[in-house]
Amino acid sequence: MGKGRVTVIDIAKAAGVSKSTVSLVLQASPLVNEITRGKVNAVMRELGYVYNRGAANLRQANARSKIIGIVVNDLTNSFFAELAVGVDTVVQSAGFVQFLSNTSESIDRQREVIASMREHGVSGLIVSPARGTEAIDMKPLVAAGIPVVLVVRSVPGAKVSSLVSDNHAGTSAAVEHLTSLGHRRIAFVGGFPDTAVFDERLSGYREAMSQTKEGFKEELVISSAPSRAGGVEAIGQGMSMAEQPTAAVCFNDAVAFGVCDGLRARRIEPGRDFAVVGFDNVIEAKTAVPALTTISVDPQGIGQRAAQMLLKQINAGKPEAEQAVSAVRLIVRESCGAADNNPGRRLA
Amino acid sequence: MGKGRVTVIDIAKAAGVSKSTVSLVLQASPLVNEITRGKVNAVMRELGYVYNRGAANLRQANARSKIIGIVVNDLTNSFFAELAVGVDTVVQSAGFVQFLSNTSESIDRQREVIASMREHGVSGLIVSPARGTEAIDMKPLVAAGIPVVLVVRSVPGAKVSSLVSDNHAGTSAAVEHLTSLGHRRIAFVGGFPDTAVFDERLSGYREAMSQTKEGFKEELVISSAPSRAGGVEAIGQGMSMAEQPTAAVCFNDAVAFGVCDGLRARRIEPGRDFAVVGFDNVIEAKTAVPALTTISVDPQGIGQRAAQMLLKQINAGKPEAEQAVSAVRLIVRESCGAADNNPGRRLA
DNA sequence: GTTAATAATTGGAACGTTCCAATTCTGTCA
DNA sequence: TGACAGAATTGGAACGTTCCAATTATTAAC
Repeated sequence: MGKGRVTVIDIAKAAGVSKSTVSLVLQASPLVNEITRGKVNAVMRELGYVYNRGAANLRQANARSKIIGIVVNDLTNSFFAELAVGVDTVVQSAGFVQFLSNTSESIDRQREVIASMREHGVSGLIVSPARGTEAIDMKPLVAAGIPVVLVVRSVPGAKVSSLVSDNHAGTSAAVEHLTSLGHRRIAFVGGFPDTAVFDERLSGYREAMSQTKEGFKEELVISSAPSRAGGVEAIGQGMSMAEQPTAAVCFNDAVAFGVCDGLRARRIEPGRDFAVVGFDNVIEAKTAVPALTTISVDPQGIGQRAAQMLLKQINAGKPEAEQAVSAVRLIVRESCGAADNNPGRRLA
Repeated sequence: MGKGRVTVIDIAKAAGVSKSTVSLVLQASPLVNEITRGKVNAVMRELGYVYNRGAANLRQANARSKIIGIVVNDLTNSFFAELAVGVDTVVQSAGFVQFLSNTSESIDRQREVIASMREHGVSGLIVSPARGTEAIDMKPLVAAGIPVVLVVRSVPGAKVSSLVSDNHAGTSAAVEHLTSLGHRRIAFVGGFPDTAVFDERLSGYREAMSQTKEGFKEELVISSAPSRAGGVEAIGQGMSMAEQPTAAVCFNDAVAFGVCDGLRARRIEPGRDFAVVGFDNVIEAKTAVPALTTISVDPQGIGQRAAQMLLKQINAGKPEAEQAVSAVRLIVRESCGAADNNPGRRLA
């Protein structure tokens, strides 16, 4: 037992059949007699046989392995951990396993990781690309016919599938909610203008604003780093305008927390004197004070859906790129002033 | 280019050498002439060669693959996400990749996942076992000579390595801190008595208490589900005692939050009228109100260390089981009343 | 009892790599 | 020039599986 692994040939010998028959049993082929199947299975259990997928995989050059790769840009962000769980559930029930790797936003690391996954023969890839990923980075993958689903961030020009959350609808809903509370000067705060996600979120804001009496005003868009510090700085800028905003739709939750900090520094209480809406619904949003009104994006759902898209492509022969959008929803909490007794009235 | 993958033989043909030479280049062997090496590398780049680890792996039956598996019981818990990141950093720089799977505390799922990983030929496994895992579940792995490092939870009787955090020292430090603040009736709250982690945390509490003037009192140990709801229930029980406790060391942070909820429901303000200490330092601990005093366990560090232990075993021929303990530290925040101006005095 | 059809089984080749032993090439020295 | 050492290269066998075509066993039909 100790020396050498037990192979299909050992099983064949012990069960008194040929290796071909054992192979058929392994694949649950209907060609093999029930009683033979039983015997073979018994012997396999007895000898502690473990299937060698590497070898199998080598033979069937056409059909690919039962591995899918998932690479994320920041696993410490619980958003991506949830996403990975979503992927895992569907992928696992399809008999696949997942390779997971973290790039920490490094494009070099991302290249290495993807190369390594190819060497291991993944049949498909789910990628949340590191910042700065270009269409050309995806090129070798599509050339090799490996299905790819991009999540969260899309890469303009890449001929692969993508699944991003409905950023446009999210900020749009935020604006509508704020106007329904009586706000008219609503700022869009935070984020770097050169990313696709920023464009989409801004465009939702712009569209909703242009349907208000006030209309869209360029001056109310204040970009900054997409961080807490960025939020502080941006709101400082906003509140120094002649005609101050009374509400802010923020690029993400981190910015929104920064905005709250900045407001307090000016003796303005977020949720009471000023309405703040975030984006992402990070875990702290619920427990922060005031609890943050934000846009929730269901990372686990995205993971599941991305996995389904990927499996579909793997099963279809030719990978057919497909663009999808995942719904978002507004979570109303305290920071917009709507959750208290006298919603928004005094803010207008 | 489209049809069939490019193999070592294609490279050999194109470079005018034999496949053996190409193989040597692949392994960076010093036997091959510099200029040949250059040519071969150039051709590989040109034809877009990707190494087939499956095939390589098949041939070298002795040396194992460059894959390590990591299975966790709850990836949505950010603790484990951090742990996975820690593993990833060290494993990746050693040229390995990681399979990651989530068991959601299901022992069946865990069995499947481990089987699947074996089929893929992992060279080692890092496992945070699902509740109820027994030594026998690890048996086939040690029989096959596959190194395993158990993390977070140990499995009594399993002949594999383990790395757990120093639960004993953690609760012990918590008790000492509370007594230094003047507390004498300190309860131990939450957790199910049948787990190893519970035993360790309780024993740290017991030891520290028995060194106080009061001594250890069985009545002050109140177990419950290790959840927020469990905490609420347990503290209710605690506060209905004739002689009420003035402080609680909780099984984990979730319980601690529940204890705070339960106290407030009784008009007792945690951090001012009663001291609460958690365990784990989950991400919300910092932002909660009051900010939670707790024991921090550095999940990323545990991941790194576990990976190092595993690699050591993989590189050594024979896997030598080794038990290790990871240090913890007390993070003092507001919930124990020590962080305000008049620490603890009024509580005694 | 022969033939045809169907069910079940089988040996060998192939997948892409590495290893081994053997071979060829280069230069050096007597 | 021949012999020899060392450097560089090479052809085949092997790893554990699957696939194909071929074979054998079983049953049905006349």
